[in-house]
Order: sequence, then structure tokens, then C-alpha cells
Amino acid sequence: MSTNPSGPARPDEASPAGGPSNFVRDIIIEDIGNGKNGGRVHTRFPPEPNGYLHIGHAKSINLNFGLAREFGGKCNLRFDDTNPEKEDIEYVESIIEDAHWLGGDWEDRMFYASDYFEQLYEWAVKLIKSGDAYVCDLSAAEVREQRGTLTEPGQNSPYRNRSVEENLDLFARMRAGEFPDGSRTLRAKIDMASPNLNLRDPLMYRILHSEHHRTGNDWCIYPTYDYAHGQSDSIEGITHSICTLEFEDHRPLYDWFIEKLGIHHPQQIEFDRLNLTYTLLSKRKLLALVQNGRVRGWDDPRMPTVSGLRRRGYTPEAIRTFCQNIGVSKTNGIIELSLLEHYLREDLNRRALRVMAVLRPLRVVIDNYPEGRVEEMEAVNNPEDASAGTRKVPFSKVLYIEQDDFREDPPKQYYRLSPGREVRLRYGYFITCTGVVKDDAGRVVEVHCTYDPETRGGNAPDGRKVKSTIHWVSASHAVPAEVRLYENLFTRENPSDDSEGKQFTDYLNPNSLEVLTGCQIEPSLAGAAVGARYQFERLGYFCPDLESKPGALVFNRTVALRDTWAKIEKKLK
RNA sequence: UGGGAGGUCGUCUAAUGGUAAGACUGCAGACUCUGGAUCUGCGUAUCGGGGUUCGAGUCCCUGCCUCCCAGCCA
Repeated sequence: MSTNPSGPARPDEASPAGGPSNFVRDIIIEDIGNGKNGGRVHTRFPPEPNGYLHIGHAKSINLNFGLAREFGGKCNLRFDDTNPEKEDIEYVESIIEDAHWLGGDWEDRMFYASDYFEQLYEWAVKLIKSGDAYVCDLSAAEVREQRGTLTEPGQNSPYRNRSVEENLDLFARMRAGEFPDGSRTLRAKIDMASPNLNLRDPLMYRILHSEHHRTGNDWCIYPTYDYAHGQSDSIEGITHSICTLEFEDHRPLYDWFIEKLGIHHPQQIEFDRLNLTYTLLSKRKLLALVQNGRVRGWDDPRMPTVSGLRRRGYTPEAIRTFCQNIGVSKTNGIIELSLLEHYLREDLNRRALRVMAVLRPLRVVIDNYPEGRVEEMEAVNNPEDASAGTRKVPFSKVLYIEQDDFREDPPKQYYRLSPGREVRLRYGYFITCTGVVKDDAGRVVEVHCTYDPETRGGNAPDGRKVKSTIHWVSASHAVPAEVRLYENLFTRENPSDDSEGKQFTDYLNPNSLEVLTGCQIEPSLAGAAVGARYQFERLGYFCPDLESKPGALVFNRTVALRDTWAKIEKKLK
């Protein structure tokens, strides 16, 4: 068979094995049909441990592990750790944690390119012997000069025709540490006139007296990524080497090494890397944000890193659904952040427990409610999930409501509380505003109301309706909390756009973090633990931050609820 | 400018020579004890110009535009 047995599948249309259709998947289906690799599917996720994983890597993880899962194959985790100067064990550990969290399962197949250093060295010797590689004494600057340009060919290195014996001797001495950093390199002898710059005698090894996080000081020469990557895939028996578009030009080089060496030839397939509006997805730039203190770390909830998203309250399921639905292609595009947020809300709406929390408290006194009386009102935990049950919320004479839910002088279409108006307190009573108390500056600091005892639980026996239902907490029962609200880290859809002579730091959003203290939260959340996810009714989805502890609660707003009123209000202005 | 890869609603993805479809966004409405959720309605999109064909987003020619490549980074 050469086509999808179920016919062309749509993103939402699961195949028998459950995978969304895309061109990479189609190639694999065809390969299986042709008996290529004996029908075997083996992919890999190959990060360099020089930074934290971000949502773009999640796309790759989902693709590679998802394809392996769908076709009964395997997917390895391999660290491409060929540059000891930028890599660190901290990154290795975070990548393992994040890839696992996203659902990656590599069983016992966690590898490192550094596992292959000896093999790679032997292969380099083999290429020297076959006259396909040579030691070059040119400096970095000289190599650059002689490489030519996009339109002009390069020049052959004066060291290009050294004898095999001399090359062998020099290369062995490079390894032995006889030469200083940068003094010599091992280069593949291909074609200095190739229109593909990657084929102009590319470097295979450079001298780097640098301690490696795994091999320590065993080596002072390190293979370049271009020399190591393809062979590492080959060693692992990878059938489909899925990578991003910028490596398209490197494929001929990888093929050249594989063919000269006569080893297993994985098929490289390139796809478009993820771009998201208002988001930076470059490890280099994210590192800069961390190092310059523009965020609080790699796991700052404003960061698009997996650890940042996790801390922010994203679920792996939401991220996976997003990855499955954005598709995989070769088009250079930019996905709207709202799509990610859509899948986030969709997931959280299903699973988050509803609670009441008041972020900016306004004191409400119910004048006709008995002093000292406390009622336990029954509240639904999750209208989307009956099995989540109900809970009791204490109600008393003095409450807090949201400052936004009261207007002394309400605009048109505003139908929350205002003088003379009746609203419903969620799961409580109908209340009517009878007056306000102001401070010296004229600000409303307290609202007085009366309640209708007949409306207990929120329904009027006479059938009368109210326009609005607002949330509340009992002042004497509520627990205080700090709440952190987030906005996009950048003010531009594409913060990498430097066309106006600006750089990404110029587009940092000064309001990306707003810390609210003195928030009042219903008492059932007093023991809220990290990992729990809540919907603060009418406000959004929230989760306890890593720094939260009983007695000193801290919540992150994961994402706000869709806010129709905010839109109306915006239009009114 | 050399090479490589792309160009379908605002965004992303489908349509594999035979009715250009879906999701998100936006707008309008219904419903609602969350202005949430849900539901309904609303789409002048095939980069341009030629050609082949009964029929072209798809094939051919040509032009235009975008992205990637001149690290001893990956």
C-alpha cells in the first residue's frame, strides 16, 4: 500500500492508530508500505543540552514520539553534546524532566553523542585514509576568508593535499593535545566551489581544551555537529531523522559522510519549526532574558519554556492537543497564541475545580443579615464533571466582592451591582445595593446591601430574574493570598523583527507581570498544593505557584476566561 | 546576485486533475446561578501572467514575493 489506508486524514480525523495526518507521517506510511527498513520506524529527539526545552521542542517531541507510538516503533532521546563550552548537566536534567512531562517515553534508550566520540574518531581516521579528510592549519579567520561567498567559489586550503601519513600523524597529535585551541582542524575534502556552502570542505573536528560535562578531560578535540549528527543517527539505527528546515542544506553533507563511511543511512525529513505570536522561541534569546534578569529564570511563568508553561499551569495534555492540531508542514508561518490558549482553556474547562476568589476586594455589608450568623452554601465543584461533586462555602454578614463588580455610576450594558440594583451572589442570595461608604478621597470603600432570605441558594421563589451573578467570599472566613497576573512577555507579534532597527528587548512588555496582594480566597483553598488547577469563577484559571505554601498562598493566573464584558467595555471607550 | 526551501481565508492546516473544507480569531445572535461553558449564523482565500485539459489550488512555462545558508554554534 502506498497511501493512508483510511484515505486522506484531516487533523482532527484520527487514523486507526490515532495519529493526525501530515506529510512526514505520509512519508513513513509509504516507507512502511514499501518495506523500507523492514517496515521499522525509529525516530529520535536530539536536543543539545545548552538551554531549557520550549514549546517549539514540544512540537518536535510530539512528532517524534507520536510517530513512533503510532507505528509501533521506537523513539530515542539523544543529547547532541558536541560543544562542551555551552553545555551543562543542569540542562540535561531539565530536558529529561520536561520531555518526560510532555509524555516522551524512551524506555532505556537515552543516549549522548558523546557516547560515540571514539567511534566518530575512528571514522574520521578512516576518512583520512581514504583521502576524504585532511588536517588544515588555517586559522578561523583564514578559513572564513577562503570559503568564498554566496556567489563566489572558495579557494582550496594550502594544506588540502597533505599525505595520508601526515594527516594521520597530525590528527593523532591533535587528539593527544599537542596543539593549542584553534590551531588546526580536521576538514572533509569535498568541493570548495560547491554552491552549497556546507560542502566547501566543512570542519569535522576542532581543538577545544575544554572540560565536557560527561567525558571530562578525555578529549581536547570535539566533533562538529555536522560531523556527529548524521552518524549518531546511523549508529542508533534511526530510520527517519526528522529535523527543522534550516538543516535542509546540510542533508547533502550528512549523506556524503554516510555514503563515504558505508553505514546505515537514515532518511532526513525537514519540517517547519514552531513560531508563536508574541513569543520568542530562540534558546539564545531566552538565555539572554534569563542572564540579564529580564525574567526570574528559565521557569518564569512568562517564559515559553516547558518548565515555565508548567509553572504557569499549562497541562501536558493541552500542549499535546495543540501540537497535534497545528499540523506539520514546510511553510514558514507563525501560529497565533490564541490557538494555544484555546486548547489550554478547553482542557482546563474540563478538569479545573471551580472556586471563588476575590482579587481586588470590596467590602460588602448585608445590613439585614443577622450578626454572627454563618450559613454553609452548597457549591458545584465542576459543572463539566458531575463526579467532581459539591462543597460548602461559608456565607456571612460581611463579604468581599470584586471591585470590578460594583459601579456607583454604571455604564450602559453594565449589569453587575450598582445602587438600587439587585444581583445574585453565586450559590448565595439575591442582594440589592442600598448605599455606599466613601473615604476622604471619594473612593467607595464599602457597599451596603440588603438580602432577600427567600432566595437562599440563588433562586427566587417568585421567579424574578437578575441580570447578573457575581462571586464573593465571606470576609471572616476567606484566606489571604498573593496572585500573579501575566500578560504576553512581548508587545509585538514577532519580537524578533529587527526591521525597524530595534531588537527583541525593545519589545518587552513592562506589564507582563502584575502582583496582587491581599486577595481573598474561599477557605477550601487553604491547603492548595502545587499541581492543582482551579478556575476562579468568572476570572480565569489559576494554579498554586512553586513558591506557594499553606499560610502564604501564591497563585499564578494560567489564562483568563474569555471576557465578553471586557470587549464591550473596550468598545464603549 | 549562487544554492536550498516555500507561497490556499486575518492565522494555521486540508483538498493527492473533478463542489476549495476545518480549526482558531473576529462579528452577530440564542442560552445560562460564571458576561464562563455550550449552541446557531456570518468566509470576495488558491501570489501574478500564460499554457495543457471537458475540467487546474493541483500538471507545464514564466514572472513576483518570503524564509534559510558565507560559526572552529546546533
